[in-house]
Amino acid sequence: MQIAVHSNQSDYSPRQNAVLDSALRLLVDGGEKALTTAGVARAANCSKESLYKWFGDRDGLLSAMIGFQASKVRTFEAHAGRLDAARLRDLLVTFAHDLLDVLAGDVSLALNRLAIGQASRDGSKLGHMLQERGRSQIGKRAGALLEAARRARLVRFDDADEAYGTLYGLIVSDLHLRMLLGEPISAKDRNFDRRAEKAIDAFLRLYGTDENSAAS
Amino acid sequence: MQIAVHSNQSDYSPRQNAVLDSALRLLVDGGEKALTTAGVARAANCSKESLYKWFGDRDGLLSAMIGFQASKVRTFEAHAGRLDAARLRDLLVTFAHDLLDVLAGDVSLALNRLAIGQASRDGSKLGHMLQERGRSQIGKRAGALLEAARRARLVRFDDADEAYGTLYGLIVSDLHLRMLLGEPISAKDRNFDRRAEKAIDAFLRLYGTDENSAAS
DNA sequence: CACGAACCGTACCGTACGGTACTTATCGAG
DNA sequence: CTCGATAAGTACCGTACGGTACGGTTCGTG
Repeated sequence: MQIAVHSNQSDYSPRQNAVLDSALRLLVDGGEKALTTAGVARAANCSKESLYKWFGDRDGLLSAMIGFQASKVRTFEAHAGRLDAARLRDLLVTFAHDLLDVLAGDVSLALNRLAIGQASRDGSKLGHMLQERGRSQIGKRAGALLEAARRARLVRFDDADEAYGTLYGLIVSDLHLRMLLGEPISAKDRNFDRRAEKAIDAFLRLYGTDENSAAS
Repeated sequence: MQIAVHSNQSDYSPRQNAVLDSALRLLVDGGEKALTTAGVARAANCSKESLYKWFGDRDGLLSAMIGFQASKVRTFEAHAGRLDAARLRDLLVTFAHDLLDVLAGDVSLALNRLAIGQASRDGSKLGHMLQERGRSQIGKRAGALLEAARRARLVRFDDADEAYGTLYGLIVSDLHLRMLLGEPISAKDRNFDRRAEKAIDAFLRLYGTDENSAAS
């Protein structure tokens, strides 16, 4: 655990990281409109000139913010021991819960809103970054888990991507979109424990090889 | 078919509808940044003063655009005849395909991007409108279908919302989000026929009462 | 024809933002 | 102590946008 993965580490100095932190807070609180260069400079007690020196322009700042946030959300890779049906279920439920926690995080929501808002202008550069550094990372974790489960003959599927897509859909459904749209989420939908278990239950009923793995 | 549902009809004159059409085209082509009042006026050959007289302000224009688009996407309610397993499957597959078509439409994508981008500023007013006039309409159609299927003892579930959530997740997965982010969608993911069938297949395996309904 | 309503085109105003330049202050190296 | 680098703070510039005002034109109505 706590593997020294420097691949997606932030490439900036502590001071610059602090600035990025302020910028993220600003974005979370006020949306993209509040994220002005003057506002960031004021919130971070730095000069606009430094912002431009460090990040080039506003888009550079946005990219740096995404990279910085991605470097903070580290994906745990605790994956030791042999897989049996019960353990697989536990790991999947944990994955589902982690996924929901990440997607529901206010910083994640704010950055996704930002990237979606800019998707039409910048050729979806920010969208690619988010996808590459965010979903794709957590997707690898699920993919590895699913592969291990298949090798252990606990699940059966032909196309790993398709299986992961099903897993994702069962877990998230349209909750992410509704959160992105700012809809108030009901208490029931906020119950990630139950949601994760329900989703994994359904997933194992679809893909599990052993009826025990789907027993409630 | 073609029922005269005036409930979600557009409340504007033909001329104003034409203006809204131009505005939607502008939004689709250039994103929110391109949707300036001057730009809309120029594209629609009308004056800015008329825009403000008709729609109040920029937000009023955005709301009107959403209402206008919702009034165009009419949900077919062809639901006659008795349900059997095969017909239910057909109807569900059709629903899934329609849902994917709607979500993948460029106008829908542009409006969703717009609403998501404004979610932090305006108290998600636009998000609510989209949700109310869009998803909730198509959700009713699916809900009615699922209820009918349950009465016909073709499917079994306790919570209709939960069943619909599962159905939605199986159909859409994260495809909508990826499209919103501007990610290029692979040819495989664009194969809505196959995707719809796979999703309904899985759904019926989860909720169907008869094994025949899940037979491939 | 005369009148008024609706509306187009354009000019205009205030403001806010991205980006740049300049001045001042801190601080480590020689 | 001096020098140079880094960066804060501020003032500034150009532009673009939301919103308003006004002159001119069309068109329906009496």
